[in-house]
Amino acid sequence: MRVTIADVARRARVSKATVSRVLNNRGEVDAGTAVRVREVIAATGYTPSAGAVGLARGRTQTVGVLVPHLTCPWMGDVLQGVSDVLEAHGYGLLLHTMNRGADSLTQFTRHVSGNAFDGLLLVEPPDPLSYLTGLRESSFPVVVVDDHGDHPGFPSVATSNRAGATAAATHLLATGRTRPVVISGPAALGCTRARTEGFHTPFTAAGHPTPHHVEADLTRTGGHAATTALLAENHEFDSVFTHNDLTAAGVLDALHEAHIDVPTQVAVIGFDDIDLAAHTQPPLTTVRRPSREMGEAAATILLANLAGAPFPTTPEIIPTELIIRASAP
Amino acid sequence: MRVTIADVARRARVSKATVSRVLNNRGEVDAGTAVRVREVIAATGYTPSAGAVGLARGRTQTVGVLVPHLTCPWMGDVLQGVSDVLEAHGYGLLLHTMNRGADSLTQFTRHVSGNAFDGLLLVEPPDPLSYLTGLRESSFPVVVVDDHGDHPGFPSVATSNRAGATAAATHLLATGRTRPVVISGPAALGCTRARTEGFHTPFTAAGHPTPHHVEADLTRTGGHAATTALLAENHEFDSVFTHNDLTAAGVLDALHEAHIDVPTQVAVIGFDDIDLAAHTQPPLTTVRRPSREMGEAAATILLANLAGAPFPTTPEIIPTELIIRASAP
DNA sequence: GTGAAAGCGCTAACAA
DNA sequence: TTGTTAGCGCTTTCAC
Repeated sequence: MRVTIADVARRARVSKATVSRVLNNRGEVDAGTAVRVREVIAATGYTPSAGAVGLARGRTQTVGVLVPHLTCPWMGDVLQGVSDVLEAHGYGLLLHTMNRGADSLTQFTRHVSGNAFDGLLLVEPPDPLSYLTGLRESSFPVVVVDDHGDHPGFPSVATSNRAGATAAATHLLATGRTRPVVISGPAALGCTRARTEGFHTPFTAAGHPTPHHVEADLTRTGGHAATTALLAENHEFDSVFTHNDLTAAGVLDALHEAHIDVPTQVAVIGFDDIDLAAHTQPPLTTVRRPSREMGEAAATILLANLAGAPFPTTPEIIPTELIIRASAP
Repeated sequence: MRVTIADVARRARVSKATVSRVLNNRGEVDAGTAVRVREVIAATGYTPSAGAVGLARGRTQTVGVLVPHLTCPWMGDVLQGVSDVLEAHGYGLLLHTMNRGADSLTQFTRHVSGNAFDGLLLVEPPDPLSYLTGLRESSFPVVVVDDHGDHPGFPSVATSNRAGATAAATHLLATGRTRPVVISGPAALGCTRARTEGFHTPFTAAGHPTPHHVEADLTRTGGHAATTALLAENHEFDSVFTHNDLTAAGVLDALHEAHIDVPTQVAVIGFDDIDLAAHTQPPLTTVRRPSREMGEAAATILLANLAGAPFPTTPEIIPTELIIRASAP
């Protein structure tokens, strides 16, 4: 049988209340008594039941995290950031996935309304998460890690998509490239616009025409196909900026097949800096998305709120960083 | 204020016990009453408090998962497998990391003894986890996902390291390679021995000498260094088998620098099949480690045990699969 | 400084 | 079939 607070109380010849006081470091306990209680605790190996404490206090010391799925390259980084911060503050992390679709979500909402956690971290929630509106109204503490800026009304953490793209463009210009192509995902995404516009700025500012722009699947094959098409139509370009690294890898493939040298003939810059980026041939220059730092920031904001602080009213922006490798030195 | 079971009971003019019966589908309720209760539940949007249920039942419907850290390439896959199974069975997943060292572990053990979860999944626990022995004795349900076979005494899920390595060797032999080099991690690891011996078998069986064997850091630079050393000492080889993909990528780098063609002059086979493997130049032939399936299996075994089934007495082995790509066609 | 007692929201005997 | 009564293990007034 588990040892409970009552057992400790009995063996220390005090009441449960006193044990509780010692446990929670309430000052109002006689030093001698406290020592005696602590000895019994040590001797019995007593640990308070998380569930019972939660029930009595109305707080579970647990944060829920909802991610679309666990298999994309940067998700681990985000989670690690979240986990480190939560752990450091003594909070547990209850992980939920939407991998199984609507079913997952039902389960998740049950956990939410079942008070299984004190606050919520939403990582890259897919756009039409209608049920989120319900959450917002309930004033349940939620922080969104959202690159797309698609969820106004929630406190959020994002990255500097625009500035990152601008840095990429500036670097290309500085290294003598003037005819870039931009390969982006669907224009509807918030981050697409930010990255595209951010990239345009330095070029137009320098008097160059607006860079050529192509939409594609943000996958390796998407990048490959888009590049092949560009080559087929004899579009002239001396550099490519893609909205993620996988796409850039596809671009490298296509250029390689066409015997176009990277970076002498065409420079390539990606976005994200996933593991793969350092391992392409040639290694990929890319705009690092600070996934881990975003996770840390989101967790920090949420915990601050649980501790009584108000949420910040504007998104917290973690800056990107241009990682220069051989594909665009 | 939250709506509680008492509220529902009052509005449905029954006792809390009856509401509880309806909630848990105990048959012994009058159909009419049940309908009435359900209506009130729907109308009020009542959801049972997870904590209270847990306290009353003595079970939290939650499983703890302890991973070394979240940033290694296949961890996401394992977790996705675990998460899918747990979710499908209505279990929550409490995630813990050992990223912050001893501190993490303390926190974790507090959660364990605090009864925060019903069972535990240990993913690749680093070798000397002394506190695990305490766990084993406590007969708390634990399943280990462990490639190394280093934790006897726990029910575990592993992969067929030996068979996978044998498959790699057989493939090399079948394609005319007779002088391979094996690059492994420290010999102390269980999986090192299995993979090394598994690889040797077909060669010695076919009358070839035991393959040359080198120990290295299982990193990209480790693979690079080992290969460079081999070349420097003029060791002759027509193929390389590494114990993970990152190392294989380093081997490819070194061969590339030495202007040795892959696969015509030297074939390369890795292990794991992480994302990177499909993206090296040339793409890497590798032994796929079924991470996701291992996660699923571990979760399934644990849940079965929580449901009353005994643990299997031998490790569950999920087979590897040889993925043939251009580095060893 | 300490204890008694009343919850927190639910489940589970035991009666009726 | 249903209600009553105890808990589950802890926190927290409120007296003393």
